This record gives sequence, C-alpha cells and structure tokens, in this order.
Amino acid sequence: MNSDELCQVYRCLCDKTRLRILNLLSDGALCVCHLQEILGETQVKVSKHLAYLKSHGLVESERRANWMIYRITKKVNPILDNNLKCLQDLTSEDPTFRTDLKHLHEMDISAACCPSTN
Amino acid sequence: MNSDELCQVYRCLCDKTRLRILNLLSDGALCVCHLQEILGETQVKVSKHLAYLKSHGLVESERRANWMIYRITKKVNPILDNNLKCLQDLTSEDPTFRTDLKHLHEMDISAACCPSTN
DNA sequence: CAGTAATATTCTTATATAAGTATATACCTG
DNA sequence: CAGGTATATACTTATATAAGAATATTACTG
Repeated sequence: MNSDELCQVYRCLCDKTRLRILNLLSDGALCVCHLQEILGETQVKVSKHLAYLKSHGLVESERRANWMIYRITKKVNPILDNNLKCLQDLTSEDPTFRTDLKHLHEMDISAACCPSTN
Repeated sequence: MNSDELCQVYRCLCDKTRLRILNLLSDGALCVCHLQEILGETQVKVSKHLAYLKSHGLVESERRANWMIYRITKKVNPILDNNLKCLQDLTSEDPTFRTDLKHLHEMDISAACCPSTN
C-alpha cells in the first residue's frame, strides 16, 4: 500500500456512518436492510456509504436472492485491521458504537436475509 | 474519545501532505521552514495544514524567536499513536515517506531554528 | 523605530462529498 | 410476465476543504 491508497482508507474512515457500518461488519456479514434498521438511517444513505466503502476496497458484497450481503474485505489490509481493532476498543467508551452492537446482538437472526442462517 | 472525535482524527489523516508532515514529526520536532523545504511545498500550504492539525489537537507548537516549532501532541491519543506506527511501517514501502525521511536525516541541523540544537 | 525573516490569516475558486428526492435495477413469486 | 421487495443510481443542493494570491502578524536586528 502506498501513501495515496492510505489516504483513501482514512477517507473511508472519516465519516461516522461508515465507522458505524464497519464496526457492525466487524462482527460478521450483514445485509443492507439489517444495517439500515440498526443504524436508523435511510436506505439510500446506507446504500451509498456501502458503495463508497466497496469502491475503495474496504468491504465486499455478495447477492443472496433479493438481498445484498456485505462483509469486511478478505483482502489483507493491515491498516484497516488495525483501525477496526481500535474501533472495538472504543466500543466500550462510545455510546453509539456500543448501542449499535447491542442492537445487533438482540436482532432476530432467523430472517431469510441473514447470512448466518443460509 | 468518542466517535465524532475519532472521525476528526481520520479527517486529519486523510490528506497526503498532512500524512507526510506527521511522518516527519514522528521523528522529532521541526520548524515550518524545514517542513517546507523537505516537502517541497509552499509556505502557505504547509502552514495551513499545520494549523489544521493543531486545531484538531494532533500537533502542538511553540514559538522560538522567529520560528514556530511543531511537534506531535504530548496528549495521549492511542488512535494517533497507532496510526503513526502504521506510517512508520509503510515508510519502507512508500517512496514519498521514505524520501522525506532520507531528506530529513541529511538535513543541516545546525541552523538557529533547529529545535534540537537550541 | 525601520527593515527583514518566518509564519499566519484572509479571500477567492475549485473540488469532493454528504444527504435528500426520485427513479431504476435485480430478483423473487405467483 | 405482473407485482412486490431489496437495493442501487441519477440528480440536486449544501457544505467542507484544498490550494493559490495577497496581505497581515510576530519577532529579531541594527
């Protein structure tokens, strides 16, 4: 990775909605509708931030029927890994991140769109 | 640190000139004119990026006669520390960072503005 | 205090991007 | 293939910010 790519990673990280998305995806793959529900944001907003993250290689997606499943990229990226770890450490301090994860863990996982149940 | 402050740190990191500045300051305090020379950028540009970094608490400054000496903030900031370490790891891979440091180490340190010689 | 050197600020222009509205696309079901 | 659901894209507006030009500020020197 060179300095320009590094800047791009930080550009991805410097938006709160994207940080919340990455924090949730660190826990495992999710479809757009679940992200939308947890974040309490509109479909467009979530979808566009996911597109941004995908276009810069931080996440990848896979279609499953009607749903798009997003996950943290499997491509090795030490900077990203490192900062996702930082995010986890911050989870205990920051109410938004903490609440998001709580919400995720309480969620009904039996829906057809849930990656883990298919 | 909360999620909004975290975003601000990443905003500081998502510009190449600022990354180069932080990379150089990781090695020790520097005056504006030295940064300017190493980066090969105009005085205004360097000064404004330093002001940006300072306004968000990543660097601090101290006047020494005509010169302003900038250094990485002494305030504890795990996210910053962590990413500065990543920068150092990247130094071997990225030509810009590497050349900047080389330039710094070859520089004449005997000038009146040099923090280490005063 | 006049002149000079180092640095900062103001003003302007251009660009990236965030968010909303509307619309389009992809896939499923009958 | 018609209708519905999930997601993506196009278009618009507003805002942050990057960079350059000009000017201001601060401190030193004689």
